[in-house]
Amino acid sequence: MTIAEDEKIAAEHAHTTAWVASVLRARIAAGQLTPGSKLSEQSLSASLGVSRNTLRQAFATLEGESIVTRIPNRGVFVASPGVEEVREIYRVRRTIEPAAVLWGRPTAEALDAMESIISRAKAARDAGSVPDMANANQAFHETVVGLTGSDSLRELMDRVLAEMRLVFHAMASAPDFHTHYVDRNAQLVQRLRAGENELAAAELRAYLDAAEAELLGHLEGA
Amino acid sequence: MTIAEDEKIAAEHAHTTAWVASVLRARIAAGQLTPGSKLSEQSLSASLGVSRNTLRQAFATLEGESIVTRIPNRGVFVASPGVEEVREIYRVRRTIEPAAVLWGRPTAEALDAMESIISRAKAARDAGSVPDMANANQAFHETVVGLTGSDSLRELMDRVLAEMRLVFHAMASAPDFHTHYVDRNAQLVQRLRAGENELAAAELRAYLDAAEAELLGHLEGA
DNA sequence: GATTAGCGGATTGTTCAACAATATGTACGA
DNA sequence: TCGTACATATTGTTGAACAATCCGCTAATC
Repeated sequence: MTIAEDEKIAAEHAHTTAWVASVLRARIAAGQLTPGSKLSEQSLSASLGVSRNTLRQAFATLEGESIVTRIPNRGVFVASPGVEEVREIYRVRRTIEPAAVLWGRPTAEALDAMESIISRAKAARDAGSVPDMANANQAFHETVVGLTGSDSLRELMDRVLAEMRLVFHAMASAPDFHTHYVDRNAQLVQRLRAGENELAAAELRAYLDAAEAELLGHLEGA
Repeated sequence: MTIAEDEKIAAEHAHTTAWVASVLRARIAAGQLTPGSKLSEQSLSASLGVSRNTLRQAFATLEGESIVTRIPNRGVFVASPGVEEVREIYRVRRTIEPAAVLWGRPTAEALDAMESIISRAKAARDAGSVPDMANANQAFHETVVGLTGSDSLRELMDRVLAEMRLVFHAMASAPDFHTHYVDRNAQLVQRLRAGENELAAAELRAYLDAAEAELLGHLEGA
């Protein structure tokens, strides 16, 4: 009966809880579930064809990823990041991204991967595809953090970037935020290839400052 | 009947799930539940006086904090960090701690707090109290990361330090690991007071390298 | 005698139905 | 119009049940 039924059958016995969490994660990332909207246990468990209990457990997972917010006795809601959350996002990014650039290991593979991502970003920019640019930008900065070699930091960056997507979804008008930054990313790789890590880190910090300011400007303006 | 019954009554209606998670967190931190030991749903739910379902949800929380590991159809176990986990811990620390020192805001309050913590550490060292030294060391490095002003990074550092405690609990013989580092912490604060942030960051990285090497040596030796 | 196959018991994964506790919404009265 | 009391809906928690999976043991085979 339910739309998700078929997908479920395909992934059956692959741990329902994880499956539910991934479905919700995907729907939220796709903007199908908009920030601030309530996730009713009753309707969701019915529409997904799982019990309230397992849905609840999936909620616990997503809450741990701060994709979703639980208000006791009120329910869980899609996280809706505001000004303060954006500031926190950039506090994190301004700390770990320059650190990764400064002290990480820019292996040949990593640099190649970054350049390949930049190519995709440029293609997306020329094609005018905002979502592709957003994806490329996300992949790029994840690769940057990957220079540390740490999975925990990559996961944290993942969460932060997921929250960024929510910020964009929460904005009524989504301007071409990423257009300006494609070239900055390219420059960053150039610096790294030249071994100018300190300069790269400094420029990245300035870059993040500018991005935060621009984003905050859009948020205040709305 | 159960030991935890009384505590539960005191905290009743304060959200059972969170209470269970905090109890388990505390018991693990205290070394009462040793790394690698299995957490049986049946016995635990019985001894804590909660249903298997809520215990399960608490498990989901702790799993998100990577305090506990779940093996499908086998159960959940207290995380038992080994060599690779220690390496990962120090990858994280070597990234965010020097970054906090280099780019964070060493406010007067933060520096005072750090010095107060160092006093406690020295007192503990003179008294020969290893656990107090460990606690002080933990508090110190948490304050360091606090210089970033980011709660997410503080939480990540929290998780990492909790994992460090598990490492110590997993070691058969716990040597006075922290003794050597009290003075290093003090020196770090001096550097910060003098505004020598770059030097402080470099020394901190060397410090962390040495600590990792020493810890790995003890692990391999065992 | 060693190895593998199959069996039984125990534990986890998931569901269902119920009840208590809390929040929301509405009608009523001052 | 404002505040209060009640009715309703939703969440929080429980207990029991069943399927699926894993573990240890016995037994059959080579």
